[in-house]
Amino acid sequence: MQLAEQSVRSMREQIVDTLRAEVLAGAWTNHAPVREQALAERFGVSRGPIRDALQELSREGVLVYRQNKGVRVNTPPAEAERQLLQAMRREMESFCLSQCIDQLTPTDDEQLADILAELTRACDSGDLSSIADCDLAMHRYLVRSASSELEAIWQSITSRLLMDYSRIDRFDQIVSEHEAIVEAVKQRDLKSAQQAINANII
Amino acid sequence: MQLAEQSVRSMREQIVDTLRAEVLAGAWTNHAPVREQALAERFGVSRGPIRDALQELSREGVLVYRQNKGVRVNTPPAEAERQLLQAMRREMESFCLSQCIDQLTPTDDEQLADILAELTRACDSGDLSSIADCDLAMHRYLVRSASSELEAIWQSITSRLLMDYSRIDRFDQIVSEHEAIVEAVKQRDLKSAQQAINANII
DNA sequence: TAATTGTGAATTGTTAACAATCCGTTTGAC
DNA sequence: GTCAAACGGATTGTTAACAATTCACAATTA
Repeated sequence: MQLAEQSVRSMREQIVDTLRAEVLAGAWTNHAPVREQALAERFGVSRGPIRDALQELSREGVLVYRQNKGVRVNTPPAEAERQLLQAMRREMESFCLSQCIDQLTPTDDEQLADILAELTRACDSGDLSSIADCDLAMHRYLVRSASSELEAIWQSITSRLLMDYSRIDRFDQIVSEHEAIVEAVKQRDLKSAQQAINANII
Repeated sequence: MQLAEQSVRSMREQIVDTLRAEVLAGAWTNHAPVREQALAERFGVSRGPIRDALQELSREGVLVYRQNKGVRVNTPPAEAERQLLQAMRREMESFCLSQCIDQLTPTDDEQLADILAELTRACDSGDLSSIADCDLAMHRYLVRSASSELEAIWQSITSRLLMDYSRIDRFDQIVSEHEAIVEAVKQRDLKSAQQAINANII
């Protein structure tokens, strides 16, 4: 038996997750190019894994790659594009809920409750980066429960949407919206859960 | 001045395009793992660029990557998933049409006509791989005209859909469907073009 | 002065060697 | 004979050095 299937994340995955969180939290500008050597030294690896991670984030839409010129932070989508992406995200999450809701176990409920608890904590302390992390983690959990196959598409849609997300207000509203989601899921009430999800994706 | 912006494709892009076409044409099985060394020798490069290409195709859904075990050809999506992907593809292409149709030039019309001509030739000779290529090329052209940003998402949706596409019948129907698209676009008739696109994505 | 051309440091792209891991096979204990 | 540990070839992951390209800036020319 293998009890830590996902905890053995590859170097690349760790770097990808770290960098994505930072970029989406607005910690980087898109004016300066990202230098591979600097990141390599920071993570204590050679440029190889760094290049892998940057390539993945480019494909995901967080960064933009240009031949022989490295990568930069992507710019937020135009308004029309943003609306399309949001519609697709809603459609996707609604679908994933319908697929997974009847197969969720009490363990899943606990996991979701844990994420919610951490989100609440993050909102209390006003840690934007952590708020974004927890928000995404909950949605990702539901998507992945339905289909790990769809997770990559979901991620690339969400990343692009979050590019213009850096300012969050209404911390309390975020918490209550996610409480509604967790509660509806716990009740295995598909309609309510979908409604709650749709209300949360604005 | 720079007259060949896109024609200077990087080694990685070339490899990615070649491998994707082969996999989607059904030339590979998903039983045998893909060996990096063999591909490196075939393309006359070292394993580095090959790994980059395989990673990109994995992210795109054509291949599946597993830590320390390399990649395999992905399996077709489950039926419910396929329907979701198809709905998303329709939504996306409809949107892209609405965005780009009024900005297309006669040059674009020619390009589309060229693709159509090659598609017709491919259908006549029954070359499945080439048919798939041309089919995708036309749709991709319209998506890219609207937003290069969305192209990556479109590609990852389409790649997954095409996994169970290996058998094509009704060659003549494919041609006539694409003729309808090109004609409607040429007339700048959004409604008809969207209808034609929707009829083609089945 | 404005535009152009060298020039060299900085950066990305590629390679080949090395390290870590996997997997089928053999070996050995019981 | 069965099972598990150990070995070894094959494969993937990582590294550091090298090649190719870009970019900023100085030198040159009109």
